Amino acid sequence: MTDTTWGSAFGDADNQHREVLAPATPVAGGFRAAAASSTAQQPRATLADVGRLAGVSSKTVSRVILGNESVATDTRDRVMAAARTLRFRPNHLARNLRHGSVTNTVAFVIGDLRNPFYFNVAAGIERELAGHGMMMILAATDDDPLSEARVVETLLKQRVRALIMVPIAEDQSYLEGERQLGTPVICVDRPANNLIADAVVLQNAAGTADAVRSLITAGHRRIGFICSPAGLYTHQQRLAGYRQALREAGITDSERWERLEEADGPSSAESVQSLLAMPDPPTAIIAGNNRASAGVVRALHNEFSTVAFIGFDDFDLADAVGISVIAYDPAELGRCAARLAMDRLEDPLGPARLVELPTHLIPRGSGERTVAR
Amino acid sequence: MTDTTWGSAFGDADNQHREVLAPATPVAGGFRAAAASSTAQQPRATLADVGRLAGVSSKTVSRVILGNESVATDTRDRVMAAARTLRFRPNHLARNLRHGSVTNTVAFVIGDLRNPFYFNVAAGIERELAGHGMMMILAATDDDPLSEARVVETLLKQRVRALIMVPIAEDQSYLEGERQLGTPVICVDRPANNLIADAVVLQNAAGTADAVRSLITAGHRRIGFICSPAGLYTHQQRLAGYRQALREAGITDSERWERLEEADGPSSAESVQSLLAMPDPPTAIIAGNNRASAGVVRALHNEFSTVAFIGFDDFDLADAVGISVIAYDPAELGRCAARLAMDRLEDPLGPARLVELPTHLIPRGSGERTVAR
DNA sequence: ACAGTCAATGTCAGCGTTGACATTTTGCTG
DNA sequence: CAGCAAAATGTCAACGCTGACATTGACTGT
Repeated sequence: MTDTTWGSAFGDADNQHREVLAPATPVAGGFRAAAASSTAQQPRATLADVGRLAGVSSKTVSRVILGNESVATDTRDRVMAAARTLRFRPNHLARNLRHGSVTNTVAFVIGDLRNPFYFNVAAGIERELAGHGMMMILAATDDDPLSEARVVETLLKQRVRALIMVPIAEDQSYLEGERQLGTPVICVDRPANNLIADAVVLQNAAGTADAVRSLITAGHRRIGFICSPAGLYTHQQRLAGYRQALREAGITDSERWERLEEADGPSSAESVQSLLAMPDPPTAIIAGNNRASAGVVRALHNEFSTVAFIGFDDFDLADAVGISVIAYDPAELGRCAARLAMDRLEDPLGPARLVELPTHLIPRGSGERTVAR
Repeated sequence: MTDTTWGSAFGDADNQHREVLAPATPVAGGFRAAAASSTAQQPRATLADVGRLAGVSSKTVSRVILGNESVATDTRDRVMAAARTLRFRPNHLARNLRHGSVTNTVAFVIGDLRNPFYFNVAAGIERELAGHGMMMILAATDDDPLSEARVVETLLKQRVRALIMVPIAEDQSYLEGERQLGTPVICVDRPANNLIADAVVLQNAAGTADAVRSLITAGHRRIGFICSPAGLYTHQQRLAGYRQALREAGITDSERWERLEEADGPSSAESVQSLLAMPDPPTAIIAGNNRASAGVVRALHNEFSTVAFIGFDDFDLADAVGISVIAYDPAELGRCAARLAMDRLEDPLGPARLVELPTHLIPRGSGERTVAR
């Protein structure tokens, strides 16, 4: 769901929804089925409330709830019954405050929520954290570098236990103080700027170089590289890998084949056109990210069988339509980041770590075409 | 990224990552560049700490931080300077506790995090909440009905302000108490069972019926329906829409064309084979969800141009490969859910609401083929 | 010059919980 | 049955913050 789907398709007047009152569904336990059944809300029960009902002090109730101190069996039963009656639920805010304001939530700050890549990373983080009894709070900066610090600030006020982020601002030095206060800061996909922090990134250069080498092995010498937007750390790394592999093969005039797009520049589809319109057009194309891949696939459409193609980033149904990609496991990126966060909590003073995750060239047809004759 | 991508591709030994110590990056502001620079962590500053440094009481500091009571200008300046010096950050745990334990976090509980559909819903929720100054905490039940209540319980202890969930357990009546305590409960994609709660769902039946009708208009009479897994509320609704539209057209023997798969049954690809192997094979196929779509696309592969196809749920590059779909905006589902939650906070006693979002038939080629002759 | 006004600041309690410590009750030994 | 350890339960304060209320002192008008 790169730029293909929403936004234009559903405008304005088109999008009226239908609203009805919920039908009277059968309700278990004999509650009234009337829609607005509850009368004035009773306040939440506290330890003291439960204690009063059970005829003990709040401290004894606390003991029962925590469950690791000795309480007489019948007292425990009475307390538990009272707690159930009052629907008691311990207040974690109070508990956390008492315990030095440490929560069990970790924040993950993303730029653009619509990018499926980050969501898979988030999924990985969530899974790993769940194994540590932690929860994830997800926040977006909407790709606005200025809002990064603001969003992060809000999260830190909530006393998140750790901060995992995809840095998008030019500078993360504002986090230095927080790091010194013991909050782990982990960067994903790209390292932080002006801040010592743990990070997980991909082997961008190596992955791209692998793909280029495989094309060279298949006989290609004129290999295009399309990337949009250029400039990001990841894309620079990938471009470097591309150049490196070509250089190794003695191809030094590759810059003619590079199409590095800016936000306001030509689209990937246009870049493909311009490549194919060259007097000596490339026989193979590499896309530096999924956005570029989408453009290439769309532009090649008909000529698809004549040009070899490999894209960085996997996507839905890429296997069904036979597109070779440089893939990796985004969820592993997340799991790894979460693990770094947990490690950092254990050892706040250890040296910063940078983890590089491997990529995998997945052959599916489009990248295995030998050079067109 | 349905079932195409991970899991098998990256096993075990394959997945070693490379780890290095972070290189010494330049650090702004003259902090030491040594990796483990900070010495024993100083504790976090409190209002009282700031007050002591500024020579005022903690209350005055509070006033400055909150900013809505009158404080002398020079006092304010002194306090702000002190706060900056001590890196003071207000403790929201304490603040929220003081204010009756209401937080500004809303929980979104999903079954399977890897499903991109839910992530887009989550994105919508996050966006809408951000506009209300709220944050989203994301939790997964891993599609395990038993863990639903446990996960929800954990979230409620954190005093989330509202609960948005995709119900997966058979019964949500355990939330009745919480609802009465004033926590909005909003269901997404399907209504709750045994609980009166607001909900946002799709117009599943109407959307599927539209697609069927468009096929009938194009001359098709034998139309297959594939869905995996069957049984879910959404899928039943879609099946009902399929049957309804056929019935309207006087086609009553449609059950032969239905392939409703169970988790352990035949795959969508196999279902397609079995449909095509019939003596009078369908000339068009409808897939009830994206998983089925992927199977169909994979199975049709070669025969693709001979059979008309429409899938429920859009996916990456569906436009690039020309597949017609019944689409909708998952983010709108999320935004709508978040809005319902906000409304419910304002009016806890109003009647429960059910919102049905429209779907849209997007013609891209595969669904517009007239009947094969 | 003096009561009256008001801005600026302070004191205190309590949100719900749990550690540290104190007290009461129970069970057991000699 | 006194004597004492152990188990069961209670009291209290504090986590960090802010609303209700109190106090201070500068300034007004007469």
